[in-house]
Amino acid sequence: MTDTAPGTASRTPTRRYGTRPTMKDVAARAGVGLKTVSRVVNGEPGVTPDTERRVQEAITALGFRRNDSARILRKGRTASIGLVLEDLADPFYGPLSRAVEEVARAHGALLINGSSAEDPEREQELVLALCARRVDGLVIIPAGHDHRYLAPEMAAGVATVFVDRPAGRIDADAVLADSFGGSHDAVAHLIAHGHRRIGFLGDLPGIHTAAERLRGYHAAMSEAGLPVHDAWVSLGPTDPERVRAAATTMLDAAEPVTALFAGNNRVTVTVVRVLAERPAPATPVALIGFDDFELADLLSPGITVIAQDSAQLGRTAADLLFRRLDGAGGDPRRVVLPTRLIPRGSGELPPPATS
Amino acid sequence: MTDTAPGTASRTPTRRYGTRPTMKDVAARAGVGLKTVSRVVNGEPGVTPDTERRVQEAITALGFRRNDSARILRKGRTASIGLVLEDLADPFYGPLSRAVEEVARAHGALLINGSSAEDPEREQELVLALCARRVDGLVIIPAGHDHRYLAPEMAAGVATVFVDRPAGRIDADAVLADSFGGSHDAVAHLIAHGHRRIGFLGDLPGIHTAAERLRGYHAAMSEAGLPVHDAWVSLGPTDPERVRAAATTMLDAAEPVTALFAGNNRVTVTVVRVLAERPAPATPVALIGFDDFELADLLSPGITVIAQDSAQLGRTAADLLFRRLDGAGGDPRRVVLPTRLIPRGSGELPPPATS
DNA sequence: CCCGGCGCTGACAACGTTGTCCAGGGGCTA
DNA sequence: TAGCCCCTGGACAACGTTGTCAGCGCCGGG
Repeated sequence: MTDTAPGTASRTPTRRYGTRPTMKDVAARAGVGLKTVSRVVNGEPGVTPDTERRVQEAITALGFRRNDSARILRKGRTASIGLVLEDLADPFYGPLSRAVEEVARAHGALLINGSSAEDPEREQELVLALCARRVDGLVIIPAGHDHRYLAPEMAAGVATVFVDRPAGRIDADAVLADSFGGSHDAVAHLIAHGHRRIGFLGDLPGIHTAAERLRGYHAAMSEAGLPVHDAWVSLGPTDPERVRAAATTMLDAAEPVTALFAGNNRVTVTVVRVLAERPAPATPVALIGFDDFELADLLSPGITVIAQDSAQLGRTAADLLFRRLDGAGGDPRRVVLPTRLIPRGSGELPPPATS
Repeated sequence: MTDTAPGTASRTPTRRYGTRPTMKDVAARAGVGLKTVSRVVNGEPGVTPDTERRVQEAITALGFRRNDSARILRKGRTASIGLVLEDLADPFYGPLSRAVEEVARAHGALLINGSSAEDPEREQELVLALCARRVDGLVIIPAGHDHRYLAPEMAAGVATVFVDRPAGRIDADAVLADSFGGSHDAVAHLIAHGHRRIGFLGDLPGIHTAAERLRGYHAAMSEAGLPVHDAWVSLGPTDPERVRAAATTMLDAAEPVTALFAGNNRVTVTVVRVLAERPAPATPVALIGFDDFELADLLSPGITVIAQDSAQLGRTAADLLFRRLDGAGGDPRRVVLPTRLIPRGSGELPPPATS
């Protein structure tokens, strides 16, 4: 091959982003028309084998790759969907993200994603950036509570599905886990094992799932005719420091809680740490956590959890999204997936006999 | 005279589903020129406050959002980078992915990512799809061993940084963890605690890190003048079944290994399970795992690990990528980040006295 | 031998945006 | 008051692709 650089180096003063060969270059080299190259690249019929060969040769020789930006501009569809979640590094979102990706892949779409870091402003910024890219659809784990900014986008045809938490002040599809039911089950489970003073360590009360879990806690307590002391409930950011302090306060109170219900996996892990660090009490503190996590079964005792299948959540949402993109109409739907209590020991510990 | 074009619809109020207003529409409504709208949208100087107000009003009224596809086509830069990794759901890649995203965000770029599922063909497919989108740069955790297909892309100006494993048959930047050193340290640590028969459970030997870790294992054994029995080394897919079988074989041999070195976090977790399920032996088996993982400190005993900071890996790679994008030249660099042995108990268990 | 039809090919416009360049007007200075 | 410059605004081309449509050659049937 004596071929030299693809596309004669242009004399433009400012070095442009990689001067890549275009279909025009390929056409010129193959001695055919522009549209014929397009036909070959897209596998459209109506090209002589001989012509096709010549074009293919030119393509390889020049290292041509179709510019999808131009294609997108022309066709209108981007074959990509956006995923906005809270934190990619959170083990809860990994499988979810992966599931969405799998579904997207099955539909020939790429996935663009970003983390909102639980910041509504950043969520909006991300979502709108994705809309500007003209993603075909959006899967959103919302951080904010007002999604009216999405109305023009949705009206323009951007399919949108909310996951884990519902949209705020706007009607949209949503796929949720049964936070209320799961939380209720957890607390009822603790009560059934004899606990009366149960602490709840939850996420920021503004987060829908946190509120629902709190509601489940109250419902279960109330059904059992148990009072709830203010000091037994602590909502707020789930950074280890705050959770650690809150748990310690509950456990060191004059009438300490005998069981703890942790509102999500981050909280659970911190609580496990706190409990492990405390001098072993006569009666160990019972614990149930919302969200399953790896190795929960290998701790001693194993950690009883309310499991929600985050991959299933993602898969369901993505399926729904692509059904909308395929033209499925109808009112916004709300899908609620069940949770499952997995007893492993920590949730079955009895309260102190003295209680 | 063709009135079929949807963009030039005569009446503004009714807009077809899926048809978005363009700058032209905004210009018409505001009674200004096209370029003036562009100026307002991009915050360029040279627009009277009054004109700007009119344009802004038209923008909000129509729900206009700039079409970045067209912008990209015109400008050549996409302000997005691609990340190809093995599995988003793997806890090792979550923080890495997040770190890359943070750096991208700091540079005003979006992140498009995909999982190769350790399949070279899928990796190539993904990478080329990203190139077709004209991402500015790529961060790749390679699955394959031949990346010559990337040569035209890199020549065309797509910055590329490989992470965790080097590129195959091509010169490119790479950010790696010190697999050899880490592995060597782990095995030497076990030897220092008296072990002579040490098993190594690793990933597919084709994977660079797996090969390096194996090399570290052999080096440490050899330095200590210890022989390595074939049955002590097992490389292959890291699915629980295979790992479980391999570990069991080593532990049940006539002369069983007294310590295990697990080649990555998935293997480690499986080994922990295997050990936990076996009837407690007189002398527990020592264990060191490559990669740290959450809760490793809370198991009994705590799991000694060779920690590599996956977030740091991602951050370093992304930094390097953007430095290249900002014009940093020079030969491809290979950055090797150190690993750290974290003793937690499982790696300090002595071998049986009878040994 | 001629004509219709069909299969292949290419010229051209359009997608929505940005960069270039020019026109017009108002303010300031001489 | 005239001239000049700056400030604002707009017309136009170009980015690389795809859809439309027309032309050209070839073949078979009349």
